[in-house]
Amino acid sequence: MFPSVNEQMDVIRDGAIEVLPEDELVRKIENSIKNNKPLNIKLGADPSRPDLHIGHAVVLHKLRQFQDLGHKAILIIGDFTAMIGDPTGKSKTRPQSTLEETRINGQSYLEQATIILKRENLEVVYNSDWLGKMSFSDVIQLAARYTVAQLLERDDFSKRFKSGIPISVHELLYPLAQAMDSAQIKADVELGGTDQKFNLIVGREIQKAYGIEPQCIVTMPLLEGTDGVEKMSKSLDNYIALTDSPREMFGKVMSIPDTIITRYMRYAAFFPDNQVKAVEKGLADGTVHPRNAKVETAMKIVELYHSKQAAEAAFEEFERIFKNKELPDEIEEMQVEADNAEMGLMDLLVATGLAPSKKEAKRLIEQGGVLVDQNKTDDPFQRIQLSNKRLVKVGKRKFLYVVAK
RNA sequence: GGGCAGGUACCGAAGUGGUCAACCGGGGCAGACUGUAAAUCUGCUGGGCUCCGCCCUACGGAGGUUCGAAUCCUUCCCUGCCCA
Repeated sequence: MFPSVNEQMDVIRDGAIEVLPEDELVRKIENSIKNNKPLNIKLGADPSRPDLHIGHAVVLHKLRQFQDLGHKAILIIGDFTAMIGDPTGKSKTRPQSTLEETRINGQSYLEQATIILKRENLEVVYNSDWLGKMSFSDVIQLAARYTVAQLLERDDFSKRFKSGIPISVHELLYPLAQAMDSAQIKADVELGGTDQKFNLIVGREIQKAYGIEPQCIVTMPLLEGTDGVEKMSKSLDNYIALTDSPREMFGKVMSIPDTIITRYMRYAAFFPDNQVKAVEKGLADGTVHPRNAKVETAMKIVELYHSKQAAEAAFEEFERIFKNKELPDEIEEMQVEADNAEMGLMDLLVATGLAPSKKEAKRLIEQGGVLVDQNKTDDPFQRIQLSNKRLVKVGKRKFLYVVAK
C-alpha cells in the first residue's frame, strides 16, 4: 500500500530544488494510489565516469526515497549516450567512449549505486538496447521534433555558442537521446541534478511528441566538492568516493571549508531539516563550533557508507594525527633496494613513491616537509641508513616505514 | 571554396629573434599559525646531474632561416568568425 498523497509529496519535496509541474505529479500519485500501480521513476546514469561519489548520492538518495514509497526505480545505464558524451557543464567536447568500455563501467556503476538503492523495486536497463537500434531515418524523425533555437536555450550551449567555443552536432543530439529514453520506458518522473533540468524538460516534450504522458521532473542540488566552490567531480579531484576508506572519507569531510558545512549535513549526511537548521543557527550565533559540526557530519557520512565503529575509529585516528600530531595506528611498510642499506634522501622519496621526481623531492625537503623518525631534515643529499626500519613522513599525512631489502 | 583571427605548462592568460623553463591569476604542493586536511599569511610549482652552477626536454605537428627561435619563413593539422 502506498502512503497518502501528502505524505508522498512531503518526501519528494524534501531537499529537492524543483518539482515540476507539481499539480501533475499530484495527479500521477493519486492515480497510482487509486490503481495500486507504482510510478516509473527514471534516473539516467553516465557510465563514462563510473566512480560514484557523494555528489551522485544526492540524487540516488532521492531515488531510494521513491523506492521506499513503493515506486519503481528505473536506472538507465547510458551506455549508448556515453558514446556521445554529455556536454553538460564542461565547455569542451568530451572524449567519446566505446560501447564496450561503457558496458563494463555500467556494471561497476550499478554495484556502487546499490550501496544506496534497494535491489527490489529496481530495474536496470541499458539505453543502447533501443538507441543502438534506431536507424538514421528514426533519428531524423526524432530530430524533427525539436528546433535549434530550443536546443540553444540550454545554458551551456548558448554560452559556448556566444563565446565561440565549438559545439559538435552530435552534442546537440544528446538531450534528444536522453529524452528518447524517457519515452521508451514511459517514465512518470525523472530525477536529476539541477544541471539536468534542460534535458529533463526535453524529455517531456519528446514524450508528448510520441503520444506518451509527459514525465514530471525533480531536480536535486549539485553538491560542492571538498574545495567548497566547484561542483563535486572526479576530474577536479574534489570528491569523496562512495568507496573511499573510512579514514579518507572522514578526513575529506573535515577538509571542507566552514561555509558549506550545513550543505553537507543536508545533502551528504542527510540529517533531518530541523537538525540542520539548528546547527545553522548555532554556527551563526557562535554557540556551535564549526569543527564540531564538521566532526558530526563526517561521522554520519562514514557511518552511512561503512559503520558506526568505522566512524568512531576514523574520528579517533583523525584526532590523534592532526590534533595531537601523533602517528596513525597503521603505517604501511615498504622495502627498497639500497646499496649497503643506505640511500640518498631524495632517491628514497622517489623510490617509495612519496615524491614523483627528484626535483619534487628536493623541494619538499628544502621546504621542511619531510621528517625522518620525526626529525626535520632540510638537506636533500643526506644519506639515510636503512638497515633498520625508518619512519618517513611527507607533508601532514603521508607516513611510511622504509627498510632496505 | 575564399577572407580574417587564433592554437603557449593542469586551467585561464602574457610574451612576438637572444636577459625564456617562459610575467600574472586560478589550481596543486609545502611551511607558519590554528579550531581541522577550515580561514589567513609565506614559499614552491618540467626533468636529470659531480646541485650556489651545468645539461636535457618543452610554447599545435613536420621541415627551414639564423651564431641563436615560443617569437621569422614553408607546409600540414585543429578551432572560431565573416563571405559563398
